[in-house]
Amino acid sequence: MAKDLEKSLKIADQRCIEQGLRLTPQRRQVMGLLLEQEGPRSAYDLLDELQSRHQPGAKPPTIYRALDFLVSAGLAHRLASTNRYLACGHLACDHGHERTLFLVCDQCGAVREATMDTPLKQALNRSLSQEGFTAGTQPMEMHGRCRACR
Amino acid sequence: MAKDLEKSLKIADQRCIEQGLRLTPQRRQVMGLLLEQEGPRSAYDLLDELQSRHQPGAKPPTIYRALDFLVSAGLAHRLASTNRYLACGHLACDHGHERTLFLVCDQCGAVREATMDTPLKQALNRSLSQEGFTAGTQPMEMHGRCRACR
DNA sequence: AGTCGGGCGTTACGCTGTAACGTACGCTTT
DNA sequence: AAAGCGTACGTTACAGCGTAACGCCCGACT
Repeated sequence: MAKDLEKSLKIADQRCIEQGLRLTPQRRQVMGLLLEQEGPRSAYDLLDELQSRHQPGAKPPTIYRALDFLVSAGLAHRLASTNRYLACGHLACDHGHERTLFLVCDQCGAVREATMDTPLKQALNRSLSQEGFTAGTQPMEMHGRCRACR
Repeated sequence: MAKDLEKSLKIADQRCIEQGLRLTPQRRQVMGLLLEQEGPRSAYDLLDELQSRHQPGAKPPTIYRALDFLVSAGLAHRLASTNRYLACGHLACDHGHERTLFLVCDQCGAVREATMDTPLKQALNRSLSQEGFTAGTQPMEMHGRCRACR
């Protein structure tokens, strides 16, 4: 477990270097908190955690800055529909996670980070171009019940 | 314009009667505010509007209760990613708006309520069943740039 | 040495949403 | 008619989410 954590943090270091970004100690701590968690967490949950574990004096802007950085660096995701954050589930793979789809279980809160297959991407792109709409980078989210909770 | 508003409110009345729900004067006023608007509005915007136009003493729970009712009755939608509300764009049509996709322009804020075509629905359903995930009723949202803002 | 920008601390504030309680009113049951 | 019941709504108070704005420090580049 702790091994996986360290390994993931190393990958995060690497990803930042590649992009010319700085994974400062503070940002790394927050990334560590995200990696430890099972599911998505709210910013204030993470703030509490950060305060009790690393930085007693941390204030809201501290956690939001770190999270914004991690999201923009592609190391974490923000679930817009529930105001929650989670580590990217595809840290290791290279395949730039464009067009991922989050499946959010409304019962247990679990989030599955699904990648869209080719036919789905194509059908979606066709619909979008028909509307003249250019998709941004924010992933899509779908709510429902996961396999375990059905 | 005002004609359309009245007509839409009549349809809303009808929809409620069909479902055995009560579109009270207060709820009807809020529905009217939603129908008047160009784009999606925040709950507090609507609260201000409600206060200045109909109910000076209205408080947050007033507007949230009305909005929750309208959403659950299928007369309005909530954009989870931006905390905004808008009247359902398909009030007139019968085709129960399951599987709609909101295209949200990050620049101008406009929202287009697109209906998924059959191939897209199929591709999506296949992906979901593969994951063992059962979709709920909440519509999906996609962010990007609309035709006009490109 | 000067300056420039990024990261961070700190304060203060605004927006979003709800819990919990009480009241009024219409409906059914007795 | 009286009692009981559920829904809508008023009201208070609070919890959670997020950011603007300011200033300091420090490393990099000239």
